[in-house]
Amino acid sequence: MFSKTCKYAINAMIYVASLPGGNERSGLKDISKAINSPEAFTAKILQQLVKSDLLHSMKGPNGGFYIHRDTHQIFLSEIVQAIDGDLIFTGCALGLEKCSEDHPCPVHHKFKAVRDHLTGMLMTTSLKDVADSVNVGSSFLKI
Amino acid sequence: MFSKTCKYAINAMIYVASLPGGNERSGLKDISKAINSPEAFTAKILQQLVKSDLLHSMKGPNGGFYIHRDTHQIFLSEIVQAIDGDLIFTGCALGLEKCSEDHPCPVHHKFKAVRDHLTGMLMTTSLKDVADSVNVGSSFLKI
DNA sequence: ATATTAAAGGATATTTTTGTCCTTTATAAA
DNA sequence: TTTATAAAGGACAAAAATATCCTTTAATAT
Ligand code: FES
Ligand code: FES
Repeated sequence: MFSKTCKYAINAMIYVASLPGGNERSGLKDISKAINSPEAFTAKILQQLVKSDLLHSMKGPNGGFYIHRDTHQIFLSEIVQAIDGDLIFTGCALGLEKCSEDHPCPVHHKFKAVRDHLTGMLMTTSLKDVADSVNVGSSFLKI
Repeated sequence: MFSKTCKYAINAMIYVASLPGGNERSGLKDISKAINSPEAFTAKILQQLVKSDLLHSMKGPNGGFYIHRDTHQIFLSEIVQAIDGDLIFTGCALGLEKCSEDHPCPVHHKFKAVRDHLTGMLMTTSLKDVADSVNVGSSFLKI
């Protein structure tokens, strides 16, 4: 469904969003430990997220990553889009070059419903929603 | 969503199912031309489908691939399962080792709904359904 | 029987994804 | 100002997915 990179990205964003105190920073080591991901690879992903402006960073002692925007207004769809692009939102299930009503693949209509369901879910689920569930202990970021 | 291999597999199965006359055989070349896939790679995929008993084959002149079972009773889910396994039906969206209610990831509940939607769609859409739409010209297998 | 056809199978190549390592740059504390 | 810290960046490595090539096997037609 999502690339492994994208899964790490979502988990990392949720972890940072779940930290107490709005603009607390957390470092690469903390993050990759918290989400159980390879450190060096996670570093690359966090860089991508910073470039996409979903995450911000600070170098030096007490540096780390933090979220600038209100997590209530950051949706999972933005993270997925930043990492995996929008093929998941618009691509053809069977690999046709372009998904369209005019030239649909055999599963287009049924698949579109599912894809739109997924898109809707991602576009309406905020980082705050999911981070809260981690904070109250009703959901988990690893194992 | 599906691996490229799986997309080719679904397309190939649809193409064979769409041939007139129940047990008509069609060869590798026809199939890969019809679905616009690399021939040698498609051969491997067809082999997998034969091993999975979704497709049957005959060597020699006038040989080729054909479907034994009633296409009305073959569902897309079987093809996806045969090629991509069942991670798509049961795997965790965020990569937790195991998707479960007891130890859910932060998107578990919302994702489960989407995943079940997809699963339901695949389990209720038969090869006949989609092959018919190709035959009446209302859907397409390539470009 | 022999030749031809077409799938099966094995080995290998290419590309993409995932992952690591090491150096450089920016920031802050001492 | 020096040192420590932590992210950024570049080069490289490993693994997995995708793709090709060539030989072998089975079936048919001549
Ligand atoms: S054309 Fe295939 S999903 Fe729309
Ligand atoms: S635990 Fe992640 S989808 Fe169920």
